[in-house]
Amino acid sequence: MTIRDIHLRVPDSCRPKGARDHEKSPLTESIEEYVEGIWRLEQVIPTVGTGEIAQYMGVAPPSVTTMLKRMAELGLVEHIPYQGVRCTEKGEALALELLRKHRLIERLLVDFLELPWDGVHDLACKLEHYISSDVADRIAAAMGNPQTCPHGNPVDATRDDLSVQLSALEPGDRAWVAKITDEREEFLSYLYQIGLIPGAQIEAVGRTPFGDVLTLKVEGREEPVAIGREVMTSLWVHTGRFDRAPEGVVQATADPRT
Amino acid sequence: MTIRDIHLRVPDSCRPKGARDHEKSPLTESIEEYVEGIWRLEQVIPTVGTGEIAQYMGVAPPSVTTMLKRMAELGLVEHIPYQGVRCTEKGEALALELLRKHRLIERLLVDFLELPWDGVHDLACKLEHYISSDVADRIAAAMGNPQTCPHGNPVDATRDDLSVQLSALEPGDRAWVAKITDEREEFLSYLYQIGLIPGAQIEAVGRTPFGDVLTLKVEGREEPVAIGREVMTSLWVHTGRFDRAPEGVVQATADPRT
DNA sequence: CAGCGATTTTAGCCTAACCTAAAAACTGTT
DNA sequence: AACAGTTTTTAGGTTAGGCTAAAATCGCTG
Ligand SMILES: [Mn+2]
Ligand SMILES: [Mn+2]
Ligand SMILES: [Mn+2]
Ligand SMILES: [Mn+2]
Repeated sequence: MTIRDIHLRVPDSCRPKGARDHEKSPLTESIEEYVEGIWRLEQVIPTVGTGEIAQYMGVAPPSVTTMLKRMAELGLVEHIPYQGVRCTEKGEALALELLRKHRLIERLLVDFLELPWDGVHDLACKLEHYISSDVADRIAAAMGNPQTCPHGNPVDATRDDLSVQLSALEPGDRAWVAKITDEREEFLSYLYQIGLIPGAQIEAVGRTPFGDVLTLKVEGREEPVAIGREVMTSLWVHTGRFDRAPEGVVQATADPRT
Repeated sequence: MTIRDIHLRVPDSCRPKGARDHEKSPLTESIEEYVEGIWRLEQVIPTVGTGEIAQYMGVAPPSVTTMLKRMAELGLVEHIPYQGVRCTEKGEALALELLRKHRLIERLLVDFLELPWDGVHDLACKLEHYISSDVADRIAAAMGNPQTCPHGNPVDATRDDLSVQLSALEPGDRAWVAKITDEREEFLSYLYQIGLIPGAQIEAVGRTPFGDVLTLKVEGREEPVAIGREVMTSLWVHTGRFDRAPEGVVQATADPRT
């Protein structure tokens, strides 16, 4: 009875990085995070450059340049030096799959494990790199095929979405909260506190001259709240002025945790 | 409306390793895996040396030496060069917490997400490093505070356990499967196939002269199965000869997934 | 108690990521 | 068209965690 008979060994998938013989997947967590970030940036700015990526990733610009080279070699992005970068089809597919995993994980964490609505984004951002698509499918099935994350963002990021930014509202408009695109914990905490969660019914009651402050009534709350630019651009709503609720939209509930 | 207003940024906890300014937790996945491995080895062999760890981790011995130095500095192990290594209290506490997370995650994966019983070990081994103790607590609560992983190993590894190796059985003994300590996928697949899962009732019916092959009847199966040394040492059972079932033991079910 | 095989450590190297400082390239203005 | 400011890239360095080859130590046997 020697140690060999015990078959006590770490799984290959958990052997330390750098072990020469098990480099099956060349896609590291870092690379995935870059691809996801680049794709997200593409959705909001016309051309994505080294600088924006550096800011997004919280690293110095030279680190981005190096990484872009690696990613271009892997066929995830096209990079024209000094010009900018764009996801290839392959890169986009990876980004979309990561987004899907991220949002499904958030559902599991909030709805099943009852972790706080405003605190799951960071954990999901980590775990999204370590589950297979099959596991994501199982989460989707177990949670009843949710269409959005707990903050309203779509599991399938290619789906059209007719929501508009809160800043589009005029006094008198009624709408309901569709999604929140800034998922920083402190930001979400604040929104939770004032009741601005997906599904909440709101009514714009007033607006300052240059549109910098919007006053809202939130369903079930007495006091109207004053909304600044920051919330106005990160919070998206559905309003009868433009459309009917698209299918799959989160229905109004007092608490998204239930 | 510049990019700064979007607040699109990767969470600090997901920034790439190596970014100079966010080294809060010096405990890497690698270090955790080593600590866990060393503790596990301590349970089955008298003294743990560089060689055993190298085998367990699937790396070369010099890599272990380097790592042991780092771990000793962190106060996780005591290392006497050329002699061997032992977990400190701090190291043991970390190992036990990792084991707890691992086994709770397996429960979630098998019982809630319905992933295959024999395929979750590797994934749990990865995820165990990325969830906090609070999240582990939430999993425990959501799953009804399970006492063991789906393979029968205790969530609280300090708990005494009166099970014995299958090799202790004599012809005529009846027992039930308590736990399986070798969690390699192929090994578990085989056991699942022949019905040797935690809770299964068995009866030893015969034994070859030197004890190398044990013949068993498994509840609900017609054909007896022949068991070799490998299974005999990795499969532990409870038998009326020694004790009553300790509290918290998995009760017999036909399928541990249900 | 000397010698030899096995184990462990040291020495020196590699890769993925990061960093800072300096050079190069782009862009908009005179 | 030249220059200045900004952005990006190159150059050179660090760290964690691997690796191989060589040196050191251990433990056993003659
Ligand atoms: Mn992520
Ligand atoms: Mn979300
Ligand atoms: Mn692990
Ligand atoms: Mn298990």
